[in-house]
Amino acid sequence: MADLALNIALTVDVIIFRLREGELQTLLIKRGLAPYKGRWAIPGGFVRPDESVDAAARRELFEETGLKEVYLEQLYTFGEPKRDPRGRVVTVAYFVLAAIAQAAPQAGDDAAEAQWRPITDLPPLAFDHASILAYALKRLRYKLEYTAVGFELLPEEFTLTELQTAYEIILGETLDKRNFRRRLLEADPPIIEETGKYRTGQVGPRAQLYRYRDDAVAEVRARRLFP
Amino acid sequence: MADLALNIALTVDVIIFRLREGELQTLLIKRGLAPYKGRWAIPGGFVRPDESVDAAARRELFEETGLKEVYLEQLYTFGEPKRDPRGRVVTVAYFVLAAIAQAAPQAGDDAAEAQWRPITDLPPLAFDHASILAYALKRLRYKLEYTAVGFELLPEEFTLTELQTAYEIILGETLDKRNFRRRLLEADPPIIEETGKYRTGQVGPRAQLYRYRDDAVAEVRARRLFP
DNA sequence: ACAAAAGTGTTGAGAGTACACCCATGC
DNA sequence: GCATGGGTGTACTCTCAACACTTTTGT
Repeated sequence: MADLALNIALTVDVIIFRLREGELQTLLIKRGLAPYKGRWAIPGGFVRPDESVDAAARRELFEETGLKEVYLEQLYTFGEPKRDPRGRVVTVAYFVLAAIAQAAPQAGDDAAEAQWRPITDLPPLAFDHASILAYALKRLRYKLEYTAVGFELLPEEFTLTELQTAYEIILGETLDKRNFRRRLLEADPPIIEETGKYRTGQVGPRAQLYRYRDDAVAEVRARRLFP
Repeated sequence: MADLALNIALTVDVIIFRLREGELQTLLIKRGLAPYKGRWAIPGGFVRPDESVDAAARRELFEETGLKEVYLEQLYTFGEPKRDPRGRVVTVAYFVLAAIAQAAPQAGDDAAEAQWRPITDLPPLAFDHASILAYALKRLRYKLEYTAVGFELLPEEFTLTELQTAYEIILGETLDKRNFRRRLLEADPPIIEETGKYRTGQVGPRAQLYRYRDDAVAEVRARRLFP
């Protein structure tokens, strides 16, 4: 058995999304070593023999960003033989949603250099990372439409306008304010609840703050193909 | 890099579903070697250094069943350190839908013994295969509700009653005949088309045969969480 | 003749979508 | 006082879901 495994290395790659400055951003690191030295890449690293693959993803995330309590989901395993010029490397990709409040301003010191980039303006990436990132983005948009993962990108307390804006940024389309609010406030079972607090300071009336309910059912029943 | 990889082996496990005898069945093989010697398991094997992970899954499928042209989809990667008592083995699980016509009556000669089992009556399984199978079944049901993968389990030409029965078996609920047919026949863009042929021989009127359109959009737009 | 399966429409309820104005507050 | 943003209701359309009978054919 051991000799069959000898030539395959296992890594994790962690695509980290956050909302900032009105755009959806992802963290990239500049590679300090060959191959692709100096190219931007998705943060990641080797899975250690004694840790689960999920744990490896969380460890890499923490090392790169200091983030711990986040939404993390396994995305896909990429296993083409030639995807890494060094040899046979199979990677398990994950994606992470970092809330605005958590999102570390700077990356950790593991990487030579790190940068948050808007997903609309990405540099050339190392390995097959461009297609991995494209896949992650597709999945994020998809999930956002029929589950409540969007809340993971917001601080614990948020106004309805902030929530709507987050959805609009990610989906790339505008939504109707009244319909949006009605759907959210009249959902049964409820999805969000009032905190009783208000956001003030901005121009205009104060805005009610809400929080996501822990017991919320985070999924809409999909429209079925057949009745 | 090599030493980090040394102790991790990579396998594929392939959950194969088919419809037969009015039930949803999956193929299990009896293990000839320790560990779990004599226990039933999901078919699978090691990924070779020169093949992609997808290719390994297709190769294992072919070796176990002789099947080639099937619907194959990557399911999830299971990477707990202790899931295999021999050492560190990470497995990439796939699921396959075998059409009625294709489904090999017997498994290949790679395994000591193989058996199609209804998913409602499974024996104890080796490793963490019970939970992998449960996950595969959940995903199959889920996909079936909002995509057209169900056609992959049927022969190329089928009657609407056969299609409806297939859905009822997998979902475990009965569907309304008129609503089912209307949705399917009036879908725009169309999903199926008439072959012009009929199924005869059974008691009752002859039944129109249909085929799945290659250009069909296999997905319903999910009901969105927000308008 | 009888049992089994194929095929075919209508209606009522609920969800989805489009749309515009007033008021509070900071500057 | 004016620009910005918060908050609110209604009417129309469309999709969904429930429901029963007639006809054909094999035995």
